[in-house]
Amino acid sequence: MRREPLDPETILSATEEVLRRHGPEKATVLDVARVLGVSHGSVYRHFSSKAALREAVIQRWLDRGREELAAAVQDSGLTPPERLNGLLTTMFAMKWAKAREDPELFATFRVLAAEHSAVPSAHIAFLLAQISAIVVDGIASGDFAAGDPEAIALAIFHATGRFHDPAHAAEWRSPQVVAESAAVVALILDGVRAR
Amino acid sequence: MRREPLDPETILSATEEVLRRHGPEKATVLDVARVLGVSHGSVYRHFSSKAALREAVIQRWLDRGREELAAAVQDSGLTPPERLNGLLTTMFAMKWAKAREDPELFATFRVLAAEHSAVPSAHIAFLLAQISAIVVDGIASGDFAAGDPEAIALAIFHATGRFHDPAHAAEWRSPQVVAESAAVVALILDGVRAR
DNA sequence: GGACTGACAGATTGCAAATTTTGTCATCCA
DNA sequence: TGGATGACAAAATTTGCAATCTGTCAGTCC
Repeated sequence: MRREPLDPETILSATEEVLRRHGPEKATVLDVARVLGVSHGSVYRHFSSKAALREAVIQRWLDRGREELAAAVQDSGLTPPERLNGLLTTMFAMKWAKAREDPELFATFRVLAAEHSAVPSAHIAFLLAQISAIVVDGIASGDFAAGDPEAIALAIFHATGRFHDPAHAAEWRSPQVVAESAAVVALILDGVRAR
Repeated sequence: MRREPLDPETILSATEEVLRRHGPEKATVLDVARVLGVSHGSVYRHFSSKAALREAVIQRWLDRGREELAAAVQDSGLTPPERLNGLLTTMFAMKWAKAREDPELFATFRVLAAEHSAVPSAHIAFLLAQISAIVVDGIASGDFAAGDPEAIALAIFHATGRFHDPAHAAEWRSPQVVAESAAVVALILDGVRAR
């Protein structure tokens, strides 16, 4: 059926397509094999289980999102408070856009998050590191009050959960969420600021 | 089977018992009628539907919780920041205790919250009013920065969602949740404080 | 006459059999 | 000889029917 040898990237793309079409509940590795024109046994040569395949797809999907975020929030001579505001705001906006525009892959992400898979955990670690870096800069510049940057970043992450935690995705449909997130971010910015 | 006339309170207590024993998924109005020793038709004389019955039970359960909260957080010459800290902390502790010690009724509450029933909404309004009242006092005393008390209370409520929103109940089992909530409350207190 | 009953229709849920899917592996073949 | 295949057992899901439950109401009983 197919000429070139089967490689993991090709399988991931096919799986992404199947997940997007059928969603995490209905997608099967038989569907993936069908799209690729191979037997399902061949898929298992490259991925040890359906769960591993699903995780790899979401891993790649999140990686692309990180690049987007990094591009959107690059250092442009702004102060740490401005950068923190920008990071949080774009982080939320990107999550909301993914949930709206790519609902099935987002639902798959949500399943992994609910199962405490390592993939969403690593993604959270990345986001925490982004926040942490700005907090470090802010403390160094005197814009933020002194304290443990990791702990402060975690508190910021928890306080904004409603706007980035996939468990709250249903609430993101409300038009008020923009104003609500702005209010919480403002509250936090005043909280971290030096006095 | 029973002598005294059937009244709503008796039905509510029986329903509470049934919900506690079987949980929101398995409890039936036939079970309630069985406990009361009446036919299920009699239950429908006092409550128009199973949903109404469930809501009334949770309404009463939440009302008792409010009294507890009011008792625990009464004005004792503390400053507004101290009172806000106390309100939030005991509010979380009470939620966590309910989830732990009364899991089936808490699960029922969670179902109503997920369905956007008016009962949990009213409960949220009550909590917001409690926060709001302290914010008003804090602004008046000069402890908190000026602003719209309602909006500030809402932002505080949203920022602490992880510690009181029933959707996060699973995370309350972690022993870290105490420290995490303290960190977020500290962040918020610094956020509302006048500078 | 007002509170209660129980038969009833329609909706929902539970359950067991049938089907599909997952993951393995002996075998094939280019 | 390395990658692909498809038959297979075990696990998970779907299906379709039976049993249960919800909500109504005509009738019964103090």
